[in-house]
Amino acid sequence: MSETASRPTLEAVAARAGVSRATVSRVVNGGDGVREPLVERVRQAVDELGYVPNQAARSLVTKRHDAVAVIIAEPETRVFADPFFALQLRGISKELTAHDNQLVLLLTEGRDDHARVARYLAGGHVDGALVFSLHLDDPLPGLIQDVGVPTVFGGRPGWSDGTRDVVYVDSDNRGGAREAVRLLAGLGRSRVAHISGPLDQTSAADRLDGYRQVVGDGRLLVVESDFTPGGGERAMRELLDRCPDVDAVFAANDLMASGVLRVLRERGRRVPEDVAVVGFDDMLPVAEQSDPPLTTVRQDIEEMGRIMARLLLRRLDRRGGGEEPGGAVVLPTTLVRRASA
Amino acid sequence: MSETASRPTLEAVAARAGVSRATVSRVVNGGDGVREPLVERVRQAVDELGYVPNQAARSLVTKRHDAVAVIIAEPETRVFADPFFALQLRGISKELTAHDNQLVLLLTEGRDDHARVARYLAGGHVDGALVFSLHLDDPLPGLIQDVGVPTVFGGRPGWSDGTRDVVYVDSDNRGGAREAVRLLAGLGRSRVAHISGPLDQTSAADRLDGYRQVVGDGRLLVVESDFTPGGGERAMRELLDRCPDVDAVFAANDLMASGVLRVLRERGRRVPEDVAVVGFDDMLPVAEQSDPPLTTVRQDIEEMGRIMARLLLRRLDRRGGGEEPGGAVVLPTTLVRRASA
DNA sequence: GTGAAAGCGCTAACAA
DNA sequence: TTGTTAGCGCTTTCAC
Repeated sequence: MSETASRPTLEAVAARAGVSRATVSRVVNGGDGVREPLVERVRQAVDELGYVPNQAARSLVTKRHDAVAVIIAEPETRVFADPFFALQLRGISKELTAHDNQLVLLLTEGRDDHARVARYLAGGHVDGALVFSLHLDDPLPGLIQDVGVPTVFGGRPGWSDGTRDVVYVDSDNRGGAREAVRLLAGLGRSRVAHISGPLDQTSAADRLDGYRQVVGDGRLLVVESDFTPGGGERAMRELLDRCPDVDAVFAANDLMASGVLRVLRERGRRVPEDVAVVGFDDMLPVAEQSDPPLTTVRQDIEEMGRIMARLLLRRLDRRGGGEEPGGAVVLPTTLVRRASA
Repeated sequence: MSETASRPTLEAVAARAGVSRATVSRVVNGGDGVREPLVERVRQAVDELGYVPNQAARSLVTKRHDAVAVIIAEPETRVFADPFFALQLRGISKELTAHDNQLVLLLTEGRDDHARVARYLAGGHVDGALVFSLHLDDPLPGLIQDVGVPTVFGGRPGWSDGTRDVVYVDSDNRGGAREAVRLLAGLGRSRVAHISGPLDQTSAADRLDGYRQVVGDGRLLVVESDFTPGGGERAMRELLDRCPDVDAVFAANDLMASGVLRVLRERGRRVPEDVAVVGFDDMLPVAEQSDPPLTTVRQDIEEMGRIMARLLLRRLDRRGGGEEPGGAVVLPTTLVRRASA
């Protein structure tokens, strides 16, 4: 509509306020070192003209963009379709917004997109990146690290074994899993099985780890599955066949737990009387609506997002200031008791 | 890491290739009108130096940003947490990526954010906007329209009654609803009820409309609900109390339909023998996993996103070319037969 | 405390 | 076809 009438520039504001461009610039950027009456005059001119700074011009000289890329590698469709990323994005968005940063979303669909993402980051469009690396063998995190853009990872990257100084935020998957299994053990269950997610994802591997830490070596009972309800069903059937006296199941997420519940009902086993079930995530629509409602390990997804953003912004602020912190933030999980265990 | 060694500029590439900056610029932007050997030399210099154009500098002169804002108004938490937006975002992302455009995500949490969004758009950071307006009385769409940024809406905006020339993409909610209800009628059901979503959302209103078009005026049986499983349960209970001989239910989405199924089971009604149930969305994790699996109306969410982006990009290309198309694209829905009807 | 002037890296007339 | 030149709108020394 008003595309033709191009927007007012600093120049225009300066003219209107009867000052120099430099002064307007100072006022617009906080007003330090400008005398009050002038500040006022400039502010008024800005308002009257509806002046908004041109970010491109500003970036050209400051080399800052006040923008952060969020990169989500999405090998599988379902990963993105679950509420997980939505919540995380929300946390990130809130934090970035509060600090006047923009969120540039980059979704990748596989190797073809890697080059594109690397090029984008190398292009210096953004000041930093928030990256979700789901799989152990994903080359993307490495690529990004190489570009040299300040980065914070969501979830422990598979290769983050102390060597490189990665910064990441993760839930306490091990601790949560331990808590879940301990609850089951405390309930007097003696055959506690675990249905894990794909073990090439660190979250799945870490939960399995937590299970192992509690269950004695001789009593390990594990089926690897895929984080889907259908996968949970298949795993539960296998479990029942392999070990009919199983009396407790810790599923690595709520979706699989819902499949477990279904199979148990179909096989006539009562929950929790015959078999106690615990999930992971506390994904409300699933956990609360299942029958019976699911006892599960809650992780605060939105908070994870918020903290990732906060960490990154802090790094960006410190830029040039030397000290690069590095290291991980691991958020606590909480056990939510419902009817299934 | 390599933050200190600032990236090579056009100048550097020109020097290395022994040509002028203008020539490099031409090559970088497609290479039209530059003789082959020169093109080759420039390309090589670009590669050797790892040159990537500075987008800020480019935008400053072209006034294009190759970036599009996606604005999601999110009054309710659950709206964003369902897979809907994730899928839509994916469609949008794919299309934008294919045309070298960036996706800037703006999540709003209420009135406070409106000003911020308006300012951002007015700031000319992006070439256009994709907006999801969920509620009839949402002031955001109007604000955005006023800013004068080319915009495409996702879902029919509540105020789009022919007057303003809005562009939007929507599913054929009315048609899909009609098809659902016709199926039920064709099955010989005589008391077909409808559980609607919040009627201040056009999708809910349009589905109700479709139901109305098929069911005779005297036989209308409607309960307004909220698109959640719990809401579906409450609505179904009310329906059963109000009209015990109800023999079919068309729920405005799958989530509510899952609640309906639960209540029916609890009340000892068989599905579909006693009561047939049809949902809307074909949200796989819900529709396929419910018991019995849900007959539902499928809408292609990802495709909606893709088309929104395509429409916007087309408008942007045509900019200055005069003709502003305007108008709506309504995508067909398909009935997916499963066991519940 | 304020203004003048020099670019930031690029594109787009215009000349050659 | 290629090069020269003039900005795009802003920040930031550096004088005053």
